[in-house]
Amino acid sequence: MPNIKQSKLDSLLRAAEVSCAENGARLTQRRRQVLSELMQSSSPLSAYEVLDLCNRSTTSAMPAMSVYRILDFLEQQLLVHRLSTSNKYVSCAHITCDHKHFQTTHFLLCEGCSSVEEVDATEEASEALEQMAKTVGFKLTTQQFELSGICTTCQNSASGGV
Amino acid sequence: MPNIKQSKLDSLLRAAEVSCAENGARLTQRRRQVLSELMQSSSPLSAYEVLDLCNRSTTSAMPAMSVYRILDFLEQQLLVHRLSTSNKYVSCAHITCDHKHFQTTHFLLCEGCSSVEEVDATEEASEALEQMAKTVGFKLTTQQFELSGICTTCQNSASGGV
DNA sequence: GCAATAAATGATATAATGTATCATTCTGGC
DNA sequence: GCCAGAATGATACATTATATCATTTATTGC
Repeated sequence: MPNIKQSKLDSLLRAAEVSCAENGARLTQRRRQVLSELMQSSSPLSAYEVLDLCNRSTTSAMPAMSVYRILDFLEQQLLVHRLSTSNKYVSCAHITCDHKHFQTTHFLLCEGCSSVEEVDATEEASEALEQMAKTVGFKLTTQQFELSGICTTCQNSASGGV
Repeated sequence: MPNIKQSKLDSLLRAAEVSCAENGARLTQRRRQVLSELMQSSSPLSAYEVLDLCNRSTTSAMPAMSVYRILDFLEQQLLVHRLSTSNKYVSCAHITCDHKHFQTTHFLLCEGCSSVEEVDATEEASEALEQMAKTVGFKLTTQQFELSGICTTCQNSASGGV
């Protein structure tokens, strides 16, 4: 299930902590716990899935409300993203790099294995979408797209799943 | 509230009926009622909003389950579309024309007045998105996008609303 | 027309997702 | 230590959605 090494996880969490500090925010124990579960998951998790995972790994039960609050916080800190097509959450792919979320972000969701790839919009894509909207007078504000498809791995395995 | 004329509504419903018949399906009274409410709404409606409207205009109360079933049916018939970012439904903009849903459809959602514009993907947009996905090995299957923005009307009114 | 069958709807229960609100605990600055 | 504000706990409830079985309505074959 955990698809990343402990050392990688540690370094991600440290980076997240620094990132919060820079914004004058704190990565508390609970927030760290929620973020950690998302980082260790190979696919997006619902709020209640996160809750279950958290409550499995600790003694003191966390209420659902806290998970939603913490997810909101982490989203504001750009440490996690909410996928509105599935009501699930993923940890940001750019926590350890100096990446800034200037451009529109695209999430490529694999229908085979549920994995997610987070990529920046290309100039061409942004341009083309903007132009398309313009033909009916719309001025776009969208910062995030969710596209379904099949990832390389699943394309190469006939079964189509993991 | 009703943003279309009765004559227009009638013609839409007749076209929907024909469309169903061509697929060997029936546009029953209940289905007609649900579709009619969506056609008369200037913005997307949740399943329960549809339910309330239906139960306001008739004596016999419809259960929520029926609304969901009927919305599923209408979606299969391509008479309504479900917006997954908001869990709401809109009637298809192409019921009376010979439009086929060959290409990807984009829904432009106005943040000011909640209106929706349904447009076909341009070649350029489809191409650009496909290309973007390809750089990380994804093969796209998405048939629908939901983009937020500001419509012409709202851009021109300082208040930004209706 | 009428029974047999299939399609559609009703009724009820419950799951999954998300928010409101107030109480309590924790943290940092003084 | 005390205070103010931040964070979390606890509880209730709203919204969205599905499962399941019963009943009604339509269609088909005779």
